[in-house]
Amino acid sequence: MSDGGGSEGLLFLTDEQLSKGIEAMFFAYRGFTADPDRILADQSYGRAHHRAVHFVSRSPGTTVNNLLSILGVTKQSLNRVLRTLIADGLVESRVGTQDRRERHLYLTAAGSALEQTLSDAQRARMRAAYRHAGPEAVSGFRRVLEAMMDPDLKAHYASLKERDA
Amino acid sequence: MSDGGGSEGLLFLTDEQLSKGIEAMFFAYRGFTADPDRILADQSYGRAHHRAVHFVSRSPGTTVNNLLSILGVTKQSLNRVLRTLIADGLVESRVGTQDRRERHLYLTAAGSALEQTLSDAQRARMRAAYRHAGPEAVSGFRRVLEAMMDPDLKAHYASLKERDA
DNA sequence: CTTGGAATGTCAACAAGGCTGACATATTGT
DNA sequence: ACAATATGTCAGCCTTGTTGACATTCCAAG
Repeated sequence: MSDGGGSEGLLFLTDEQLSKGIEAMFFAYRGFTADPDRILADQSYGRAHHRAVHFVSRSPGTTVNNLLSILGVTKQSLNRVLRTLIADGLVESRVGTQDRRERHLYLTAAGSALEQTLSDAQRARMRAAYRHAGPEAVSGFRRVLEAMMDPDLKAHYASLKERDA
Repeated sequence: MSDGGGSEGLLFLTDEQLSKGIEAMFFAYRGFTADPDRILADQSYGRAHHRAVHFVSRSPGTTVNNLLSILGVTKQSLNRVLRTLIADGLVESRVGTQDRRERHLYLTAAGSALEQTLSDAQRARMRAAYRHAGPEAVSGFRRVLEAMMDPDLKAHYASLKERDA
């Protein structure tokens, strides 16, 4: 009762507090995806396309297999998405030079433009939330999220570049 | 570049930092849903059933309309889920006393048991993440998530009871 | 050089869980 | 009486996930 969300000493975590955390994740994730979803609703793309474009943008030249393990879907699922993106000229698939079985994925100019549009919207919300919550909240936010990840996914997360960290 | 994730003064938010935040949400949400998903994989239920059961558990006696606006799905979608839950004896639907058009939803003993199983798994992960990140991180986590919600959803979030806050 | 395994692509079929539109029913309030 | 509300239901569609099977291409080991 007393030190509910307090900040000193040990954590006394009631089920209520944990439930609120669970619900915070649920409602926040809705907001998190709302803007890109709205943008993509017009076009013939969905959230799966957004994810693919996002991670190709973040790791240009990544292989299909790497993308598969990041996204955690089957190759058939990813392939359906990639096929349309490649057909529409948003993603380019280049045969590997060392290992020519591999395909390396890159965004085209048009792909980058779409990614930019989606990221701008999503980053704007993230920026507003960060500003509203303050710098210390941001670092806490990141630490809790990182502790919530499965270890293998956390490795993928950690390997994404963060130029100024 | 210099004060990347620092904690004093104004926030200088680079696109890189914001992208890391976006990816943190993505990977963390996967971890967040992983345990309940695993439990439900055996049964003929999915994440949609989990959500319904969760919010009925948190607000016993809630109406269908209220649940609809919390979950943000169509009544057809929710009804498909509720129908199976009621048929399987996990949820009980009672006609309203004041307004007999309304249906008030309650978990049965079996429903509570399932909810408990799912919540225990999800809370265990949340608890571990909280413990790992520390008390100050927890309050920052909550504040950023709350700032990320759409206003109408935040209202629903805020109205959920938190007995010790 | 042949062959096994790895990486990729593709086809088919299916399921969960969203959606829209249309319509039925009961109930309430004007 | 009538309009609006709350709910349920049917039919059909879309996205995005799944499994299973199979073809192709290529690397690497024997």
